[in-house]
Amino acid sequence: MRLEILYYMSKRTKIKALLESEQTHIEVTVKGWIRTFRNNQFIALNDGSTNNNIQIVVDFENTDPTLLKRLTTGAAISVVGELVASLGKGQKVEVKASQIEILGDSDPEKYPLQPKKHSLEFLREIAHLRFRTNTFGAIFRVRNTLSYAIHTFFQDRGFVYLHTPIITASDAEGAGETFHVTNFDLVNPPKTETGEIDFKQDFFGRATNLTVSGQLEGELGAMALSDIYTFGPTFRAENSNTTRHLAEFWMIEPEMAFYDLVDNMDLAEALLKFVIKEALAKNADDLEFLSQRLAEEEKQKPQNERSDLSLIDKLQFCLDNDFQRLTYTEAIEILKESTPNKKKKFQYPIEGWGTDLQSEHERYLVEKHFKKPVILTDYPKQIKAFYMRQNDDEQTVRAMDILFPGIGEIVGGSQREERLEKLEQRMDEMGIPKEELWWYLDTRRFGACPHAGFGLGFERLVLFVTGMGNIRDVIPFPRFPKNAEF
RNA sequence: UCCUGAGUAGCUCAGCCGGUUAGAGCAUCUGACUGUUAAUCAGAGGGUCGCUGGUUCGAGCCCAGCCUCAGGAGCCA
Repeated sequence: MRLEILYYMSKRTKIKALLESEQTHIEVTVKGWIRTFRNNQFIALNDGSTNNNIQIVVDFENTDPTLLKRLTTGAAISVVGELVASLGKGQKVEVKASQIEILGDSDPEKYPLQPKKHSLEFLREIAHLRFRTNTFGAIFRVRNTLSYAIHTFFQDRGFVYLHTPIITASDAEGAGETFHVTNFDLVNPPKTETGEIDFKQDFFGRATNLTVSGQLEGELGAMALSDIYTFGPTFRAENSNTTRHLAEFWMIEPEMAFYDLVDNMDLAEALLKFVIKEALAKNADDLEFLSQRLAEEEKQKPQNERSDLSLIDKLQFCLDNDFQRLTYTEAIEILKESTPNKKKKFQYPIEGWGTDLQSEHERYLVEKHFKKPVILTDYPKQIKAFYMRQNDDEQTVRAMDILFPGIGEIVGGSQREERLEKLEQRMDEMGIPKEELWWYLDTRRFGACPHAGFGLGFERLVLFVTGMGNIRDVIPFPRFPKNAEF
């Protein structure tokens, strides 16, 4: 990157470019927010372009004292000065300021972010300012890389990015509680003669809600475009209070015609590896910082709970190893024979075939037994959704869940049931109203073909790559029960 | 929603068996120092002890209800 060009285009040079500059003794303009002002002489300035700060050297003896007093943590400033090799240790280059302008003051008595350690809980309460910390700066730059990498991955493979609706009328997908969308006066909504709320008079002429999944619409697209993916917000009104659930989250849902379950797994594994690789390549500084942050945090934990791999090693390990693939039935066998099960260490002992695995079981498989990402397939049909393709054993369906260490389920997908009779039979059994999904069933009536897809929880991916522990810290403004501030 | 724990200065926390004027570190302010890396040294200011009610001569501490937060579970991505 040539600094002159950047300077011309934006009237300032971003700190990332300055720190990478091979040239010195050039005049530069740099703008950003003060992190600390040390020794009445050294400003650590950050503009979010990188995790690293640039050091601004102030000639305090020849600077107006009232200006010096306004160089406080959090203030926005513009600096003109010479980029020089640093005289001190700790940085290669620094800017010898010739002109400093305060763009925005920051009252140090009131500004909540002071140069000290703050807890993640506190920062969550000031989510509007937490971008200005090293940790959150790194997280959101990594999030950006992952987001872009997902598009790159699919675009390179000829997938069509399809915008499925945010507002939907079907409440039939069984993916969880929905948020209602209405124009009614909630105090006095129109009623029918029988006293029920009359949705015929509502904006859409029927009851509507925010989407819980774009999959069904995604399948419609795939039945003509071959390969599509969605990447958009998803809403679940579950009263979930955990480190892995949000009421508003982003999900990637590819849907591929002529794919079977193995193709589906191959694609999901390739996608995860690609985006992790991109993050390692493009956010080395950020991940190094997050890796150290995690190491510090792990020091607080008892020895046996600590991870033996650093964050970066963990990500690299993911790239270097194939995910372990096995069926639900095989997993049950392993769990049955496992030490914690025999020693009755599981809160929910493995009793037999047919029930869903508990978190502790998934963790055992991923973190203790295989020690790598695991793909479980062919679950019992009674614990999975109606649209999954039924196996010949009449007991299981072509489902696959990808389980990651520390996160649990990061991907859930399946080969879809393309046979009309089988699908209708399953919908009847599960009480899914066929009339409402007439358009979905039409794809099985006209040119049905084998196809498959999955849903990847974007925040869970960001959680894994950044090594953070709470999903509320990897989305800018988390929505969860009792919280929609900002 | 359930289980467990927590809520005391701007932040992180201590506060004994219920007893006089509620403490520390960091941050902030003032002064000193001036090539510092979360600078350092000295000093100062800063409190509705989550809210409501109760027990008691007396409550930060005990009891009840509520609110909020964290961790775990369920629901799932």
